[in-house]
Amino acid sequence: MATLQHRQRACWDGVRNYQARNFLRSMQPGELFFFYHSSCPRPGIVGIGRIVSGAYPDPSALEPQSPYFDAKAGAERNPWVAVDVEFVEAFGDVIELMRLRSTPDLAQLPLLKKGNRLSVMPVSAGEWAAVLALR
DNA sequence: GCCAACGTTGGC
DNA sequence: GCCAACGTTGGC
Repeated sequence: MATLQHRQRACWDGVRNYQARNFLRSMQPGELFFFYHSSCPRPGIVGIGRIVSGAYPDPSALEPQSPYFDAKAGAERNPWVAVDVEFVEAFGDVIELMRLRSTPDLAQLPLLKKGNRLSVMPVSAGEWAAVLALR
């Protein structure tokens, strides 16, 4: 997020899960998304971004030096996609995972379900509003 | 197509 | 670093 904010625009690449890939592929230019930070001291939603391109083949899958390299992908057959995104808003404070969990309107959010492994998921209009209300 | 083993993810 | 959970892989 900090990098995205500084650069304003970034390529969202490296998604290597088919279900998450499908959600990424369904995103349309202009759509907003929440930016969730995981695997850090305070996991939670840190801000908002906007999709600025349709999905296109993820070039990092073809780069041997990339951590996202996929030996099974090729230029002709690359199963992975990336989208371009831009910075919209950084929240004043992280909306922490525990706070998300304690919000009844978010109970159905896949993120909060036991054993969730999805890194990209849809957010309903009601869930979107519920998160914004926590800012 | 089943299913066990393995690898990865993410919270704690 | 541990562990729960689940996706992926590969043998059959």
